[in-house]
Amino acid sequence: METDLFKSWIARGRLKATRQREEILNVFFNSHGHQNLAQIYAQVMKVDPKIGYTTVYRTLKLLTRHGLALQRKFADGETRYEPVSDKSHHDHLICLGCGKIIEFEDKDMEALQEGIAERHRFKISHHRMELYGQCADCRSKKKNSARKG
Amino acid sequence: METDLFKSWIARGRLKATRQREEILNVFFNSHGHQNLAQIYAQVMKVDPKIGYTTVYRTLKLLTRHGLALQRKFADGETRYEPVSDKSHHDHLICLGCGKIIEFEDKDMEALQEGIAERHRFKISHHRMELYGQCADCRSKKKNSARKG
DNA sequence: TTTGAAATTGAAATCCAATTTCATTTTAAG
DNA sequence: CTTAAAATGAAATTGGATTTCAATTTCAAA
Repeated sequence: METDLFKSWIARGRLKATRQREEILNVFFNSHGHQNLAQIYAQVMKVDPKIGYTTVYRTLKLLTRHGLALQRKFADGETRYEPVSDKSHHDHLICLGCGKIIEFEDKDMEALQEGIAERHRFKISHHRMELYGQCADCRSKKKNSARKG
Repeated sequence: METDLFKSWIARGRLKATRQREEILNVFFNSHGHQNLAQIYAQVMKVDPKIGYTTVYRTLKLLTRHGLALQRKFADGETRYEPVSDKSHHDHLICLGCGKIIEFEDKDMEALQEGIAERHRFKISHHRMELYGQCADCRSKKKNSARKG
């Protein structure tokens, strides 16, 4: 699995290697991201029902502190986590119909943001951007039900 | 004060006109926005210490539902409210040093967002964008203390 | 005006995710 | 091995958001 990642994380953080941490890391890095703690915990439970919720919580927090996980809070208020990878620098399109989350990246957007910041004499360290709306699927569904109803 | 606004809100919402609602609305629309419930409540208290926290909470919620207030959640997780006005369509620059919040609007940005959405066959209903960083003041302060230290 | 149903208020209770506590267990350095 | 420090996990706590409910107030109709 993610053995090397696990080892380097433990080493770099001067942490102790535990079965729990390794299992949680494996589950997390093989998940599709944008999951909340309850969802991650549920997946961990399937692998090892002995692992406590608190441990999952603390492990995700550790991973976040060490840059291996990213915490996201969209408008619904839920705290979600995503595994950090090379392509972690992205924003989100979120469907209000089905909850689908699509990631995107746009260089022009970043350039514009820099320009805005400069105009206000700000130095940006990071940003958050989400576009909320309806995906193609949900829009066509809506049309159909409108036709029927 | 905001007597007309109050009356039209009550009328349009088929609500009852109460002293509490009028006072809360006045305080809220004369505040500078981006305040959390505790802050708004504190201000209301100064005008009328008899008004309960729950009533402030419910009134802000009502105002939000009726489009007179906007709820915002930035990365710090706090729920803030701002009075809705003609220029309510804006995004935010947020200083991580002093907490200063600057509003801005950018048409080019919106156009880009539309383009991105179209590419993913999304229909945007609204968005959220915040740029986090250091304002000019905080950056110059940092430089000075670095010089000293 | 008076009346009374419905709406509103506010203190207290509840909810619920996030976080902490603490007794026990595990890790790993010596 | 031994042992101090770290980690675990169940339970308790926290804190903001929300609901409950008895008492009060509003306002339309009599």
